[in-house]
Amino acid sequence: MVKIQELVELTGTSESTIRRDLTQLEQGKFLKRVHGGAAKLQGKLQEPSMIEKSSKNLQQKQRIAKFASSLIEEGDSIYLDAGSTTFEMIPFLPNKDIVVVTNGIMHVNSLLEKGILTYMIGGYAKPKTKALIGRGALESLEQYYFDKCFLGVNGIHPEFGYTTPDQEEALIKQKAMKMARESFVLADRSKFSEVSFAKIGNINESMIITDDIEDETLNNFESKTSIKVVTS
Amino acid sequence: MVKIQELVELTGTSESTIRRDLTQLEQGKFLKRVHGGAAKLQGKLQEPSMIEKSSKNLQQKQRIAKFASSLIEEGDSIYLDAGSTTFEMIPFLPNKDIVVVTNGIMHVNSLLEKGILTYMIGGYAKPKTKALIGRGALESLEQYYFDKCFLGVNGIHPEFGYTTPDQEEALIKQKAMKMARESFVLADRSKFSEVSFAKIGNINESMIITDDIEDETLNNFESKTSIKVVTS
DNA sequence: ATTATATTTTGATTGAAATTGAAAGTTTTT
DNA sequence: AAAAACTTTCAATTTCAATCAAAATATAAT
Repeated sequence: MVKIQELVELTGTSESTIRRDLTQLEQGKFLKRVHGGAAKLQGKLQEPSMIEKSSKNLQQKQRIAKFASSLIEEGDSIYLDAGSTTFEMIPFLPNKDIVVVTNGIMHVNSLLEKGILTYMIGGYAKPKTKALIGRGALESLEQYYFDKCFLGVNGIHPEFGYTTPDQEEALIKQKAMKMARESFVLADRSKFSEVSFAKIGNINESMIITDDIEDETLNNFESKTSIKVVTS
Repeated sequence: MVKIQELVELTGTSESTIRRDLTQLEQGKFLKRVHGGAAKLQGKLQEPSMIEKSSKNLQQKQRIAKFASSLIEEGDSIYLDAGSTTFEMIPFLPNKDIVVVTNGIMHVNSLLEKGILTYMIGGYAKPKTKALIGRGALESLEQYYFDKCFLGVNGIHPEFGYTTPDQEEALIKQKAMKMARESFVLADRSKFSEVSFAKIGNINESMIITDDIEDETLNNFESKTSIKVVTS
């Protein structure tokens, strides 16, 4: 990782320029901005690990997660996607008679601890996101139908739809949406107007649950799908 | 576990910062705060029944597990059954080019931490044993062939074969054996001559790995299948 | 080719936000 | 009761994003 001040001294240019260049490089997925400077990416496609994600915007995530959980009704069969935001839903899940299917390795234990009837799909265990993906996962998913499906994504764009860095994971999310009567995408504001590598589906295929969003952005989306903005 | 003072010296930052970072990591469920520092979270995730078993005959289990691991060769595809004895195999797994398929929910994390290529089968997550079972598990299993399969059982009997209390789990173990070229049952002496409810297979369908056994018992089995008695 | 006019890039400045370290007071441990 | 560890609070510092004017560059017109 490099500090911004280092770059200033090294290049002899202003802090502003360094910042601008860094944000540009970040958009091009060449590095990641961190407080005080920038760090190199882990893999080819930028993908925050479970650890990195979990500690970020925790309160917003919990607010979103809490509302999402409130949508669940007695007797529902639920798909819970791997990922940190859906993970936060677990404490808020109703103690009703529900069934949860998940591909999140971190999720299972918490679900069981909460006494919830839980199924996992099979598949390749991806170390970074702790998600089950691949052929096995896809075939497993075909065994279940869901009333509601809760997904995390990396990008939401009015034209390009829902996206995520890993193609394989996109396939899973896609299939989960297909198998569900209703889909909900959980996303904080940072995901809006972003486009990641692999497409999951069109914007109108899911309802979006978010916590706080600019009016301008909201208008862009509202005509295309329904958005629930959670305010506490 | 780490002490806060250690981290202060190690990082050269203030105590306040360390504390803040630790609480953040705790919120993200990555560790547990304890008086004086922080500890790994594994303890809490392990359910009482699992802990109970784990602490019981731990040394024997580790001895058995270590030997079982030594059987694994470069390029092997392995099935690792849920259960405490097979769990102990993980630290001893060779860092070679192997693939592991498991139905043990506790096993996945450890496998990933060790950097092993891991697949899970799907299925119903049984709270008590933290195993994936049921129709989904069975169908998932059919996707894979194994070079070696390592199982835990509850009863080993020369006439009635391998048994376990849960019929569903028996089905899984059965199928895993079918899909493997070679099977290994890991069992301490307490399992011998026991018969549990659900039959997994006949005594000659697997090799038995144990640590210490009475000569009399040994004779009963030796004619029917091969037994490896591990002595350290 | 030269001048005039857009466009882009740059650097400085600003107030807001995040991070830090220290201090004061409380709880827990020994 | 003393010591260590904890939480809470606050002020100082650093970093951040946004804005604006100057500089540099590109484009158009003569």
